[in-house]
Amino acid sequence: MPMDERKKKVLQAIIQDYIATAEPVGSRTIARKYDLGVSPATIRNEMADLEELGYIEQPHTSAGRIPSDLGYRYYVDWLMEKEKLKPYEEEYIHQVFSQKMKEIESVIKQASEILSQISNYTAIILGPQLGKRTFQRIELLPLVPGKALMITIINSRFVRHHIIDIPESITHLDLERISMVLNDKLHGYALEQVKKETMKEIYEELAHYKNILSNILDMIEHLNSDHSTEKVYLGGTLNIFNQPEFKDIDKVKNLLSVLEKDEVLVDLLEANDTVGLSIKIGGENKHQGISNCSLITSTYQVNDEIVGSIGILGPTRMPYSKAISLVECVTINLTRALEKMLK
Amino acid sequence: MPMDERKKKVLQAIIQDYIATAEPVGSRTIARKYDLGVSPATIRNEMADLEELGYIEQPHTSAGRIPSDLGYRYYVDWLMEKEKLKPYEEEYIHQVFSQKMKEIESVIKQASEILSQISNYTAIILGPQLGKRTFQRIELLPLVPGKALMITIINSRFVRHHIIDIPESITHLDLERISMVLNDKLHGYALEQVKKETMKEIYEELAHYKNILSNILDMIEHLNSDHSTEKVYLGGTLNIFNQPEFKDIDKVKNLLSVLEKDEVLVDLLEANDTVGLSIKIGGENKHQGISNCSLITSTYQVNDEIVGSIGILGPTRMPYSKAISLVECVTINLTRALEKMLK
DNA sequence: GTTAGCACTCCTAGTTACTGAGTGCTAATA
DNA sequence: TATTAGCACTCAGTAACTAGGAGTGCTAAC
Repeated sequence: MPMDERKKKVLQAIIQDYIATAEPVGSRTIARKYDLGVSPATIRNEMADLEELGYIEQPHTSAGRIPSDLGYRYYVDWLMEKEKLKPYEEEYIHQVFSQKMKEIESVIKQASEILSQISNYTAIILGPQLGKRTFQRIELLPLVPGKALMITIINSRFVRHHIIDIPESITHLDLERISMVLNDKLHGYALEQVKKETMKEIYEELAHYKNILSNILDMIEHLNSDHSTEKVYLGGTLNIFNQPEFKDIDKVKNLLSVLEKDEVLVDLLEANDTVGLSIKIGGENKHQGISNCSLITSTYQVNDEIVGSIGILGPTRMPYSKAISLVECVTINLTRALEKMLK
Repeated sequence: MPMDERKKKVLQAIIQDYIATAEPVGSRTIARKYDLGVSPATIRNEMADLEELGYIEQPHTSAGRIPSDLGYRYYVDWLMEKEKLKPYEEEYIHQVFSQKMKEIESVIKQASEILSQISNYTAIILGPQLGKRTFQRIELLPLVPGKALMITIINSRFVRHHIIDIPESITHLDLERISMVLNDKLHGYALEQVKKETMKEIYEELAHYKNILSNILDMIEHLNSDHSTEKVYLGGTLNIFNQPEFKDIDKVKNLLSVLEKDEVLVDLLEANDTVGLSIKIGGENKHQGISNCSLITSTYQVNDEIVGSIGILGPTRMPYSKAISLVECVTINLTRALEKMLK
């Protein structure tokens, strides 16, 4: 059974109405509110077909129909009309991003703020993750006797500091010497590529400082497995409380416990290896904890390199068109802001 | 009307039972479960008295009694018997804290983890905040042309880094010179005490670098108002979902939105200027969003200086005795761990 | 001072009946 | 042949009622 014009119109009407009202949609409603020029009975027939095709379903007999994941998918792919953001919204976003900010982190936080505010859903942002993380500089500063501060600068942007134990006998000059060697050997190397060989070289050159060295090298290894550049930012977590589909406390709990786990979020956001926009509807999402949610994400980039994703997570019953425009708009502004900043 | 022995026993029984069951407690229940040697009728009379005294209340006629905030207060102050932690719990806490950790932050996170895990409530920890924050060191490192990394070490422990704009013409040596002067002028000064005068001196000495200086000094001012050393750590936020008093979605929402606001949490934790343990029951808490919660906090210290608070937040119907033991135990372990670390 | 007895209150759960929205089917219609 | 009107049927939701039970306060007897 093919999807003729009228079926499409009926499906579109059902989805639009359901998105707007969150109530199952009946044939009479459609006949009344959407001008299809046919009677409820005809629409009922079409609906029976649509149900058979899997695009809509009935919560129970004698209720109207609600869209299935498949229905939303069809809608998003074929039926949806693009809906632009309101001029004032666009203006607002633009204005917020043109504030001068120094820290990458603040820009990202801004973005998540805006996304959640305008969409009224939860914003998820995967912080900038640079493909190759190369050492730019390592600095060792004495703190108090027995402790030193190790500062590692990665990609001339990401700064990490760690406190390390050192023997009390180590002097300021020793530290300088060590950091010189480290810089010499590691500068420009990718974090992942620091080979045993290089390590050995360092060990040999600094044989004298064996005992402190192990601490430092441990830390470097640790950096490697440190995914804190993959930091996840959330915004508007409590917005779900406003959604009628989350009036059940267990559902809220489920969703919130998914949002609590950073690994899961990273997983969700990284799932779309596509460049640009990605829409995952309900069960299309890997994680079953959000099988009644849709996730609209977009990758953002700096210098033509993809560095992260931003997205909004809401119920499957979501005004997709507007949400997409929003994500697109924020992506553009975010990318622009970051590029200006990192240039 | 005075509180005679029997009244106390009845009150204690009511509170214990209510804490255990979360159901209003009737006279018959008490007569049966707690061995007071009197009939329900007598207990009813006592209960009427206790109600008049404000220690218990009735949700409605023909329901049992539940403790009021005042009742809990009386219980905590006079009736409660100390309940030790289970040996294995104490053992567990001790063991977790004896893992070697380098970062203050990890220790704090551990503590919040443990608190929430064992109590099944929400843990709130106010990160180490040192009374006087004095400059120990300022370091300026070139990043890319036009940008430098400014590292500020406060109290030889807290490290902050910021990226600042500098004119492209500034060289490595210039930065060294600047940081030398800054260190010279600021070392040992409290953040709050950097006076106009000192600033002026710096300006004079570095007149040559006027334009970059303003950026740096801005940053220093910013540091001053930066309360991120006052960071709040939360653990087990979702535990409230397990509490029967939070089966109502609006209550959950309310509580979670309180927990979302760091300022509020700081406020709550700093409210107790007392040293050591503090118990705030229901309405005793400043913030009305948690007027059906109790907050048990304790200050922790390092080198005899109070540096923060830890606490657990649960419903007023809380096993106070055990919660107190828990908070005390974690405080001791935390303090010990920090002292060992900062020594 | 304590207690048994009793009438009274009020929440809760279950039953019943009713309503209304919505369907699917059938037969009539264009 | 596609559309539509009509109708019987289904079922969630709601309201009204009932019975049961837990608990109280009061009174009078012990």
